[in-house]
Amino acid sequence: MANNDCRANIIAAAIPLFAAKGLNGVSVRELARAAGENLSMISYYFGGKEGLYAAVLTEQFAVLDKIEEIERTDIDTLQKFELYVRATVSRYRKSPYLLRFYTSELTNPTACFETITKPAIKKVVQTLLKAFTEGLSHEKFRDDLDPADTVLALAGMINFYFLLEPVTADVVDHSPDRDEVLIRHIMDIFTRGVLK
Amino acid sequence: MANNDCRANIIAAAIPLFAAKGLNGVSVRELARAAGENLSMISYYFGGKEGLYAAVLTEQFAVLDKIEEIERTDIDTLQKFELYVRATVSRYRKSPYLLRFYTSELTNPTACFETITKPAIKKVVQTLLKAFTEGLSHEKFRDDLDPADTVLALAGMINFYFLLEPVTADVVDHSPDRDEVLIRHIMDIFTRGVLK
DNA sequence: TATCTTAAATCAAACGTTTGAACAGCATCC
DNA sequence: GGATGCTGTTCAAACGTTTGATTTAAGATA
Repeated sequence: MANNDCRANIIAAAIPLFAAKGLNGVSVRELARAAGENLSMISYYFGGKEGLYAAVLTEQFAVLDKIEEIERTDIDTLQKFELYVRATVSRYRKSPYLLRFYTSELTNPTACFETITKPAIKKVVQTLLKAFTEGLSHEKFRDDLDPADTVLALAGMINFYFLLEPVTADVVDHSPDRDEVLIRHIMDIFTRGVLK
Repeated sequence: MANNDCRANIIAAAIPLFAAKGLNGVSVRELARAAGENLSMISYYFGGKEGLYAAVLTEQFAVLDKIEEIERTDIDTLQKFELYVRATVSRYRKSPYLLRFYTSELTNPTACFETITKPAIKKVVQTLLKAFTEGLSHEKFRDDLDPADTVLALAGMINFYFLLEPVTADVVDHSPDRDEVLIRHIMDIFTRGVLK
């Protein structure tokens, strides 16, 4: 019953619920019950269920903005890609629901897709593209590779690993202890693929 | 009028609707209206909305069973992986909603996940794993690579390309004309990564 | 006759949203 | 200082609508 805990409580409770069941899979009553707050607080603070979903999505995707730092960092181009992979893994570890919102919006887009999801993902892709063309101009990378295909391949390797966790959990060890091995593994394949 | 058109009509209309909005995003009334069939037919033929969803999912994932052919084919191990990539692209071209069901079930699993989705995907992963260990025994592949990480990386490259289409459509040409280039590109990176 | 299809009606349950009353804290004013 | 109005917050209750499912009775098909 504390003062403005209410708003934060609702968001905190909504994150795992929306992540697991999607926007249409959760009812406002379920959200309110999980938050331990009154039903009408959702309309009061967020203007309704969709507003709450938008707030959750914005909060989740806020971390993606840090990708810009890669552009400003003065390191070897190839290391920028490693930095991206590392940042991606670390993001998924810190906010374990991010990938769910990410792919859920991609496959079953809501009203938030154009305004929140698409710009957030696009910024990541464009940052990677910029890094690749930089590597090209330094004549470090093969010039017969399509830039977009290449960076999407890298992004696919790391993201798909986490996306398939529900299926591969009993075949692959997904514990954070193995993250370093995974990162080196992916960077190994990628490096051999793009270097001259 | 015609005999079993009704059942087929309902399934055909349900595929794009379920794919776009998910199980909870569509109502039985919307499904019946889109199929041009009576509301009661959904309960009659499928026992309800979830039964229809299960039928749609089963039909969509039926194509994935063809992956087994890769094991029986007597070709070079590396070509088996190319066959997989080709088959994946061709599948997504022929049934453009498959990937949606695929990832929607991964991120927002329904009751069908354990019974339908998980076994279907698992079979693909295990087939790829078998092909990799085969390549290992022939001493064609590097033996310092983790088999699971490697095949997941390949699957990630090709699947993520299609998954991100809604975001990258204005940056990347996703037309089937470019499929051959994409396949060669991914196989190029993969080959350099795994060969001794 | 037996199977299939239709339209309409009905059901309880759940849906998202709104309401009006209550309550706190905090200025303001006589 | 005590009454007053104001603002932001919380609440239980109810709003009207839609949900998925079922049933009915009539018609079509083969």
